Order: sequence, then C-alpha cells, then structure tokens
Amino acid sequence: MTPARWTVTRARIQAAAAASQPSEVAVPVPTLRLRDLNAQPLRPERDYVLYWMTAFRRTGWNFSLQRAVEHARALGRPLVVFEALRAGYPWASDRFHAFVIEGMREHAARLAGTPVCYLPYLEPAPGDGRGLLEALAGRAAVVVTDDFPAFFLRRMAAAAAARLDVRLEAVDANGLLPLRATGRSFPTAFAFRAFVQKHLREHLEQFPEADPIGTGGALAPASPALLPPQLASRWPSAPLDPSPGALARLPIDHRVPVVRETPGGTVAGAHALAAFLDGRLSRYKDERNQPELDVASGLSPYLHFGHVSVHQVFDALMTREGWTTRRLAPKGGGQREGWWGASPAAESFLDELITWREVGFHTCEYLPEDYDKYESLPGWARATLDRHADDPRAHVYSLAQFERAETHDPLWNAAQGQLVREGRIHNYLRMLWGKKILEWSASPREALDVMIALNNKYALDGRDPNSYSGIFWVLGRYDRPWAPERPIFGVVRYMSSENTARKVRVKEYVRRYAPEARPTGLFDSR
DNA sequence: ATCGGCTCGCGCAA
DNA sequence: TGCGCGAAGCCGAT
Repeated sequence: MTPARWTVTRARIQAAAAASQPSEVAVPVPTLRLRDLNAQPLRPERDYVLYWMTAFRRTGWNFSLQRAVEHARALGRPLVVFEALRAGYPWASDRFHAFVIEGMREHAARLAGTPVCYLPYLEPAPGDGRGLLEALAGRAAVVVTDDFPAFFLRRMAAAAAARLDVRLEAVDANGLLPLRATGRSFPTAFAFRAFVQKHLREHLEQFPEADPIGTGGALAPASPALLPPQLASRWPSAPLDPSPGALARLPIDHRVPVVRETPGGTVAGAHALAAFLDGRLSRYKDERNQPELDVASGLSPYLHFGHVSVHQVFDALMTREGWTTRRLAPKGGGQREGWWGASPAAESFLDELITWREVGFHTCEYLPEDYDKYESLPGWARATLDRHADDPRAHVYSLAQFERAETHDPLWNAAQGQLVREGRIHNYLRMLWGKKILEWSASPREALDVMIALNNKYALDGRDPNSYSGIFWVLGRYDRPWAPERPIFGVVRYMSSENTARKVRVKEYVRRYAPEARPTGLFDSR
C-alpha cells in the first residue's frame, strides 16, 4: 500500500517509524470517534475481542476494525470479526443482499490467511440470528461496532448495548470530519462548507490505516475452539452465495432484482474508484449534470454499504493530484472553489464527496427532530408548504402509480425507470423526480412518504443520510425561498420537465429508460 | 445568451 | 451591523 503522500504529518510519522523500527507504527483511533454505548467494563480475562461489523463493511481504511485491532493487541487477545446480514430487515431484497454478500465472500477470502477469525452470518429466516451477538459477546473482552447515524443501526446497537455485560464501543468512521467535531447540524451546505474549511485540516492528519490488521504488531491467532459451543448449532449460516437460485431460498423481497452492472464488494468498489479517477474525473465539473453523459463517480452504493471508505477515496484522489495539506488556503469562507488548492475537477468532486455527503451525516446526528420526519424541515419551508397543502393538484398519483412509472410525464417515468432498473437516478434528474412527486401528491407529507418508500426500496444507496439529503432538499432543506410564490410549492424551489429538457439533453435518456417492462413487485394500490 | 431581482440566514469583516 | 454568498428555480429586460 502506498503511503499517503499528501499528509504532511502522516509522512512524518512514517519517516520516524522507518528510522527507528523497520515495521510500521499503528496510530491510535482518534478518541473523538469513539463512544461507549453502555457502562459495562472491559473484561480482559475473556477469550477474544469482538468486532461487530454492521455499516463499515471493509477490512481496510476502517477506524472500527482498527479500534478492535488496537484492543486485541493491548489485551493480547485474538480478534473475531462478526459480520451479519439479517433476513428481516426493512427493504431486504435480492438487490441489497447480493451487494452485501459479495463483500462478505471477499472478507472470508481475505481474512482466511490471517490470525483473525471471520464469522459471516447470513440469516436464513427472520429471527434466526437472534441472540448470536449476545452469545459471542459472552466470551468477549470488549465489543466494537460501527456508529452509523441513520436507518435502524443506531436502535439495534442501543438495544444490544443494554443486553451485553461487557463494554460495547461504537466507532465513527463515517466521514473525514468526525460526527462529534461539529456538535450541531447545519441549515445550508454553505454553512457546513465554511465549518469544514475552518476545521478539517486537523482531521486530515488522522487517517485510518489502509491495512489495520497488517500494520503494527502481530495478533494472537484466533481458534474456533474459543467460540461459545452453543453457536455450533447456528453455524454455518445460509451459504454466502449471491446467485439468483440461492437468493430465491431466502425470505426477502425477490421482486427487487439484482443490479448486474453494479456488483457489490470492496474489489468492485476499488475498481469503480480507479475507473472514475482515471477516466471521468476530468469531465466531472462540466458534464456531471448531463443525464446522457455518465460522468458521475458511481461510488455512492459502495460508500453506503461501507465497501469503500471516504478516506480511501480522498487518499486516492489527492495522491493522484500530487496534493499536500500545504495547498489548503488559510480561509475558505464557504466558497465552493479555491480552498482545497486542487484542480477544478477535483474541487468539484470534493464538494460532493465532502460537503454534500457529510452535511447529511451531521443532519442525521444532530437535527432536533428526526431527520426523516416532515417536522425536521426548516420553519420557512414547512410554513409555505403547509399553507399550500390543500391547493388543488392537476395530477395526483398513488404510490403504486409512481412505482410503475405511470405518470403523464415521459421524463419523470424515465427517471423512475432508471431507479427501478439500475438502483440509482442521475443526480440532476433525481431533483426533478422529487419535485414532481411533491407536485403530484395529495400533500407534502404524502410526497415525502412516497419518496422515502421508493428510494429505500430501489436505490442501492437508499437508507443513507445522503439519500435523505436529496429527498429533503426537494422540500426545502439546505435551500432558501424562491419567488415567485406558486401553487403547491409556495416559495420552495420549483422545477419542471420542460425547463429541464431545455437546459440539458434528455431525449436519449428518455428512450433508454422508458419503462416498458414494469416491475412485478408493487406496493399495494390503495 | 446573460443579468438582476425575487428571498433567507449564515460567516465574516467592521 | 452590513455585505456577500448560496445545488440545479423562474421571469422579464437587454
């Protein structure tokens, strides 16, 4: 693994390490990223350190794994990695299962030759995995898990914390900026960008190890004999097989099919990253909003499931840029360009990767109202939408009609067709997709429900803080009022297919994604 | 084609 | 306290 040339401090640490010891040093995980979920003690007399991998599904660039390795070395205990995929989680389908299973297979292969014991668990039926974590934790000196601020993961971790008799530590490997570095949410990307420009520098000096298991001293070897005997009856789980035949045997939603062109896993993720940086990045700034030119990075599914880390993306990008932290401008003032001191293409990508991706994580973490509730919208947006909630609508579609792409608007139907077929919508048309759902639903609250339902069900990067950023932007989050006031929208920003078609080329897009084959699995028409 | 105005709230300079 | 600025808006003037 090449060292990150761009980090001055990191290079210094590595040079010092090379001078004293030929082997590498392990830099500790920043305490700002650590959180105790219960008041239970470390139990050093027990058999192993347990890493419960739930969100950061990767073996490198992972502060959580790195923290577990730290514990294992400090206690002289082996490391057990437990990665589970439940059958009964909301929206579980062939699409998401295939993606995650691909990563689990890689982890099994990658960890096979190491001292680490990897326990993948693919739940055969809802509820079968109940009690597994508790049983494993019964012999653990400490349990480390992932701190992801959305979906059901927080609730699941909190519930586990209450049941365990040993310390459960949650680690935040979500962003370049730790969640606890801000202590608040931000009303606009501009405000968050200004914060990042003021405070990110120090966090750039604390990067996770690309290979935490191989960096630092040797780990004690784990033996299956250490595992609690009552687990034998639960193992192995359903086979780690993402083929249609194997998926068909699992009680998950088979009507949301696998997206073949976006395979899951850390290898596919790294490949997508390299292909983007080597190929499309140079055109990113000017062409990213053109729906017919596929210039986007395509990384969000991998970032969502944790197969790729934002630190890894940043490292790869900035190493290619020949960048160092010395290029950072002293002040940014919230401006979109100029602060990084990188190429214009890199700066425009960094604004997506850092500003827009991470503002959503801090929204999920700190917004006083739940990030997925209508009430979490800014006051001006709620006021204006509520005032127009009863306005007459020219078209009102049900969730099932939206899902089947049965609207009068071919461009909208194409965007929905892309979502169903590819698990994503082009970033520009996604905004239009949402704006029209607002316009064609009986109320803004129903529009919100429709957007969340469709996005969670079909988008590979759904159920992520970023998805909620996109959905809530449609309703005014991170935005400002725009005159003139109009029906349904009030002063929330309006968009139309006609103007979109005027501004960008969509003919070929409409042709490509016209949903001639309807999805077979549908929400009930009600 | 491009520009200002519409509108709110933040960061920053003063 | 005032000024500049902002994810993709529209409209009318030039």
